[in-house]
Amino acid sequence: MNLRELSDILGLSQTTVSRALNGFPEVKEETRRRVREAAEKHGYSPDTRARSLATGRAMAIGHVIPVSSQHQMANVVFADFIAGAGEVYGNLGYDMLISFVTDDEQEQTYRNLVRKRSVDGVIVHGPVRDDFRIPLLQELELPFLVHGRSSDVISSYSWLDVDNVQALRRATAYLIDQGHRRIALLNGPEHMDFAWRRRTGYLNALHEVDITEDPYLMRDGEMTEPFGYSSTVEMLRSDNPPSAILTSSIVIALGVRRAIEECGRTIGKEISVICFDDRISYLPNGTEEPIFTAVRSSVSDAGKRCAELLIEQINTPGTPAAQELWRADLILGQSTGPALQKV
Amino acid sequence: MNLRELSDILGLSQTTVSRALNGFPEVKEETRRRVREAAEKHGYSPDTRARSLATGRAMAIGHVIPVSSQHQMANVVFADFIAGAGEVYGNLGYDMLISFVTDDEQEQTYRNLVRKRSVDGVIVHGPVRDDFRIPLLQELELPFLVHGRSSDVISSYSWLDVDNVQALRRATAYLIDQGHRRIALLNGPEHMDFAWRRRTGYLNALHEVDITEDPYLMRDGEMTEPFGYSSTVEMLRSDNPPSAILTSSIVIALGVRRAIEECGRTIGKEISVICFDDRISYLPNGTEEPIFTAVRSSVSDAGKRCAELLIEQINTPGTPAAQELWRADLILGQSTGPALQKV
DNA sequence: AATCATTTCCAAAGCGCTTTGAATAACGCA
DNA sequence: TGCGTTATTCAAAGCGCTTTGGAAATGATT
Repeated sequence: MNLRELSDILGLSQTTVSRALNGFPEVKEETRRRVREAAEKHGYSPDTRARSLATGRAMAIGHVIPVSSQHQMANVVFADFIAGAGEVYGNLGYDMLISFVTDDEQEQTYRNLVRKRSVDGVIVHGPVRDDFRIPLLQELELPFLVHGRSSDVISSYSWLDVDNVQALRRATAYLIDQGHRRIALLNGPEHMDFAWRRRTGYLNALHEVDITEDPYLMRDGEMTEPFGYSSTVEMLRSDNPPSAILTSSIVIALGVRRAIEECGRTIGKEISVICFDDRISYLPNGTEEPIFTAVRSSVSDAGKRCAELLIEQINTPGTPAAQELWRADLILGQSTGPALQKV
Repeated sequence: MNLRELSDILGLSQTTVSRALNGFPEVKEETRRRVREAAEKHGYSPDTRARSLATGRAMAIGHVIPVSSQHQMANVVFADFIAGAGEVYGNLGYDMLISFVTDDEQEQTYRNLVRKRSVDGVIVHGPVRDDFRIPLLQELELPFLVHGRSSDVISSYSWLDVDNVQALRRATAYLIDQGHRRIALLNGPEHMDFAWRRRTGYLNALHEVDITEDPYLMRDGEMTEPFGYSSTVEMLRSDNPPSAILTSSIVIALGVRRAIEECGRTIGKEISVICFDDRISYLPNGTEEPIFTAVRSSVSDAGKRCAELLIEQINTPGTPAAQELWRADLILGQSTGPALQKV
């Protein structure tokens, strides 16, 4: 069933039928009702491609996911983020277009998205510190919104980020308040912007109380369980182990826990742990009481909001860049306690 | 830059330019070269929508993800599956269209996909036992491929599945060989087809050696860490605890491990654990030696293969339904050992 | 009844591509 | 030179929609 067939059935022109369905005012209410009913009855919906060819709008948002080191962004948070964004797209009539590409294909992918006019805008995932995608997308004049930020980019662009500096500063300061002095950081890859900021927050807190950081306790890597495990085992076996560990992901924290228990220590007693909790749906941080003390911010909510902001921007060109900085909450769980006195 | 502009520059007709670019034989090689170079130079790619309006092919595959209980399918395996599929789509020039919808919107979403001609086919995720989507898609005549199977559907359709019966039978039999008699199963939701089959495999193995199942030891639920934890705690505290536990996901196994350690038992000694390992990128089952003994099958590979099969089917209509049953390997890790003798 | 403003509807153009059917150019051979 | 082939190229139609500019019908006003 296409528009012509439907208008033939109704004895109306395609113009009128189209306007009726798209809510234009210059069509009689009763006609509109008739048209709507007929469309429903015959199962008519406009062909996406014909429509967007005519309107010039793709009604689709792109997500380009780099799959460089195989598990950089096909990430633990990825699914929840796009589930959040997808909800908004669905409500607003947008499609979600996802491309997984290797690092070297990335630029070409964005250029193609523009040339082929497949999308009206894109969400940029996992920004690194001086991210080439931001100037690229500006040059291409493709509307975009960054989930996160890119430190060294100075031009104005739209982003939504968690205040990672504040979050880690807060978490670290809490541990210091509890008497900890040797605090380790198991971070995500520090060429990523978020990880860099977290490190900064961590260092800020240490320096505020005149603790000099120990490079041995600062590690970054893929955010996997084994990374947390092996790092922790190594540190605990050293001469001067940490009494507390911060992790950039709940997945890392799971590995930390395994290591701690395997080494015969008790989490929350001998060793305190705080993780960054993205509220991943299938890895909830406990049900009632949190397992891990954590700084927490929902990545699914971030996905929703990113989608909203981007679409807003697409619909009202010329608005200033949207920039939102979210605070992460510190929530207390069972994984932290006061530092034991040195014997 | 569009086709007309490009052909104007070249002094050729749109027809010739189009044919040159699309590799038709009736264009001189030298002309083709000229055209290609000009296209490259001026950054021309055909507009996706115009092209697919003309060809009648969307060059896109749909994935409709139900988000019913909020974390049913925005699942732990989801990201890896679509990353695998996405790789194939990219290579073959297809786009990936994802819709997250609530349960009650599902049927309408599929109907709209057809009416609006947005996709050439769909992958069906997370089939339940008597899945309504299969007859629906058959009625709509939209090509589809099911990741998994639907037990009670008898008509022929395309699917790719892991042999879940065999996998759990094998895992259970292994535990029995090790002397275990009280073996628990922490399964996924058993209205899902895969979970049902796993249960069947588990029961088969028990019955083969005349063990009667104990409903107390058979649990199903959301595949989360807390589910594994709370189920295990409860069972271990009972009068007659299991000596081995099977889980349908590595995520559940993480909770099981936490519970076991919290109860002061040792995994692989007092309690053996085997999980189903989907080879999730950010939750690898150890690096060298596997942490958990597991039945293993890569969900990312499954994504790839599903994409290939579906596109094949789209390109050659009238072929018989593709059906592939993959065997899961049993790999030995540190989480299993012989049953301790009863004292 | 005549005039004008509104309301309601429509024909046709255009979005950018592919593809059909036909025209032209190039070539070999009598 | 002239004719039939074959190799190249092209004009135009069509994919299904939106939208411009205008026509017809209706209603209000004199």
